[in-house]
Amino acid sequence: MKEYDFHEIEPRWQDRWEAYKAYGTEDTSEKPKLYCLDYFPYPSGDGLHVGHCRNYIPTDVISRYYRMKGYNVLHPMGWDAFGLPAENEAIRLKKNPREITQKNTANFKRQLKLLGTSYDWDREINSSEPEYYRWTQWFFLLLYKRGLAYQKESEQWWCPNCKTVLANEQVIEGRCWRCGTPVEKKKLNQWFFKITDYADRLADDLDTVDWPERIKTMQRNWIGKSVGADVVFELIPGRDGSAHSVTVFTTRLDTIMGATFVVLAPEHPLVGEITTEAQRAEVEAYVAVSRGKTEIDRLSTEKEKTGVFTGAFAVNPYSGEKIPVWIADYVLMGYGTGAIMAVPGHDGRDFAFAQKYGLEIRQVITWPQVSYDTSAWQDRYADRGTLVHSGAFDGLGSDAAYATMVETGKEQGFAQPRTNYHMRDWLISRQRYWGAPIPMVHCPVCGTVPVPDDQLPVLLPDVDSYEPSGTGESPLARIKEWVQTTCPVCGGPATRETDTMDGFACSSWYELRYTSPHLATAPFDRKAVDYWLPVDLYVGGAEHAVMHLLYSRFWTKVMYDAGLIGFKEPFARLMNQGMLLSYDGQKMSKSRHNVITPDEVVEQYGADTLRLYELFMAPFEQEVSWSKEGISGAHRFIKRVWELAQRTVDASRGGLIDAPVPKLALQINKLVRRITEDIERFKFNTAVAAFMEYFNFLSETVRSDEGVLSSREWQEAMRTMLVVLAPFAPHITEELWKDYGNAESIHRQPWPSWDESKLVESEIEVAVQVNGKVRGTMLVSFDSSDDELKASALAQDFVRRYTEGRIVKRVVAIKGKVVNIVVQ
RNA sequence: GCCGAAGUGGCGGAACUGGCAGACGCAGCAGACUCAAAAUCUGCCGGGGCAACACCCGUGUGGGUUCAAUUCCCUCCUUCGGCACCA
Repeated sequence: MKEYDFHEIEPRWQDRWEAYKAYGTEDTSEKPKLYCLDYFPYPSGDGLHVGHCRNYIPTDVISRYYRMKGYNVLHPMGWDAFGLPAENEAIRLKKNPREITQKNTANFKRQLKLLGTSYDWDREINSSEPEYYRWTQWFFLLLYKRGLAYQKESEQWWCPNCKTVLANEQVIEGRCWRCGTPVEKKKLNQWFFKITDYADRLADDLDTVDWPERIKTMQRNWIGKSVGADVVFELIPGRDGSAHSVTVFTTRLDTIMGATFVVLAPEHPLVGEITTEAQRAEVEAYVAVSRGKTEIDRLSTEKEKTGVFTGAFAVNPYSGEKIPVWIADYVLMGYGTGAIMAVPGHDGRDFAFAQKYGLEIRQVITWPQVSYDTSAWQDRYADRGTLVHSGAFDGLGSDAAYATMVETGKEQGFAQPRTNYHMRDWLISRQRYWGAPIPMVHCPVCGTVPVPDDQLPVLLPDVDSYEPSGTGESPLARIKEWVQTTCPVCGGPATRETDTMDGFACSSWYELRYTSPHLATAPFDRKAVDYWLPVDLYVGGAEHAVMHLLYSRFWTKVMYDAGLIGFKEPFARLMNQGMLLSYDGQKMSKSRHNVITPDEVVEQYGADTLRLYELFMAPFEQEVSWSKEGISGAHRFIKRVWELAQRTVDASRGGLIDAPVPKLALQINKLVRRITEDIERFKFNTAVAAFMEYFNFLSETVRSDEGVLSSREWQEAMRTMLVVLAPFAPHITEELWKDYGNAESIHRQPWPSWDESKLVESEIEVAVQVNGKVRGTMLVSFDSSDDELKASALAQDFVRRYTEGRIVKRVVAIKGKVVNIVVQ
């Protein structure tokens, strides 16, 4: 018998598939289409580990399955190649990041091929190539022209390790999302995308996509819509007679009669102007301390609120009451107006603050059967209720009071309805070299002007040194000959914008590029996009829930508004694979020395075994640990398939016979149905189990009668099994298919259907319960009626034991499942 | 604190829409083959109990609904993930 030599078989078929472009996509087709996409991978120098394969293997199974089902499948791959790690490695090795990136992408591609994946490599893209980033820049200009890109000087998150700013989404618990370094604040002039303009649509359209509820919730929370009002408080003029006012944002205007002080964020621009001389030293010291705190410090001081009185007083526009103005770092400059009216009677944070500093706590809302106690906070004090101590508004409900107050405020010009979002605008500038240059020019005469479309791309200059300065200035700023340019408007001397774009810009439109990856005249071909998009199935880890997935949804909506595309959501269905931990239960990482690479596993067991094992180990979406022993089960199975299939080939040489094989028709039809259903439900683990069960059945059958191997029915069933196994284990099935004498690839075989009539067994086993406890089973005809079931159940010896001398109160029969006898 | 997901053998997990809990695999034990080992094959494999059978217990906890609950409802506990002074 021929040996199972996966070292020889797998590379041979991989080369052949590549040479024959076996998995090419048709540009147009009568077939139904399926766009199956993996997250845009960043080609890191470490290469792939087996955890990454948990993404690529299932999408490959899906793609292969749908091709066999007669779909035109787009299953592409490319590289999100701009980014810090390549740049940092390049600096360390004193090389160009372009070289590093080329080396890394080649390695990724080699590893993906090693797994037997079926990507259409003719559509490979690379976001760091000018043919690609030219269009990323083009989109920047599109946003600019639509008023969605602007420059603003402000305090921003700064990662001192990466030496660049970060967007809000990219700071996780006060640390840089990429390297984990605590972030700092830096005041810089930066480019932003106005994603907040789309906040409502980004929240609402989540209802239209088939995504995990978890991800949708995270996005909704991140967007964080809150409806309220801006209210203007005039300040009592200081000695210099200057007139100031402060605007606060509140969602609880109904509680304004309980506002006993106003709080400004320490960074609030008014702080310096309104602070009285007596308070100045104290206020300045406080501002200095809170500026010096990292975000982590601020979070950790959560329990104890601190603040300082400014000496200034504000006037409640609804009551004319004079209340003190404080500063405190529990008020954030970045949200709302950076100032609040404090209602300690009905807000837990204000309550804690007021208690600490002896400020008045006043009840202005009542609820039936709730007594109010100013010495201890209760969460229900924040509930809506009926107004008291609120003058003319007394007796109104919260909602009615709110509406009346907004009206009054609007008429008199001191209040305005307003909606705020937790989400901030997307900070897009980066002070690093390895990214797409922002295509803008600063002209002393014309101001900041866009580079005309026909002058794109603004090429990233090739230079020797591009180490980040750390000053908040991009390394490109040091390249004088690149910075010096002419103004596209007046032709005079001008300078280029030196910041590059956040890498998330590149991945905000890449799914469109795959439809027409080599088009030189536009970012994508509208016809191709209309045909392929939206992506039918998008698969990746959950870590990009509010970064990439929010950004690309935003760009899609901008494109839709610009009339470039006809859909509003890029990814119709999203699936997150569970994380694969190492054998020690820890995340795989170089520093923990627990990384398992596909290279070593393929060397030891072959790609088909690796694929089967990764699919089998746990449900797709669930986290699971790698098991060094567990993979041997998958390998044993693969070897059993080989052995039995080879024996079947050998048996066919002696001529075939027409003898029926007991239960085979039932089993093979059951197998086809289970595999089909499991793939469509993403239940790869039970699909693999079904193959194993089927093989256990075959082994037993052969053991009892070797003769079945030469029967036509067995031979046919073996072929069908190989066909449905092909998406899971593409190499071994291709090899066996060839050994069966087929010239065409197994991966071009049509997906088999199953015969429902073959799934019916003539005799089935039914459990018999007495008082809900199983006491035995009985064999009955599959079409027995309820009455027949009841009668034969009552006739069983093991039932009589329980019924004798007792009253049978009730008998419940469930066809094909169970009979339950209830006795007294 | 808030939001979300999940708790099933020694381990990974299975169980359609309430109908025989533990499929499939790993590990373990026993046996076959072998001088031996590996590989392979066969059998056993939740706990208690018994000579054996019967039987009892068992899906995080406690309760409920039902002829019947891993599945539905309520309570609590634990773990993981997300957000975290958002006014």
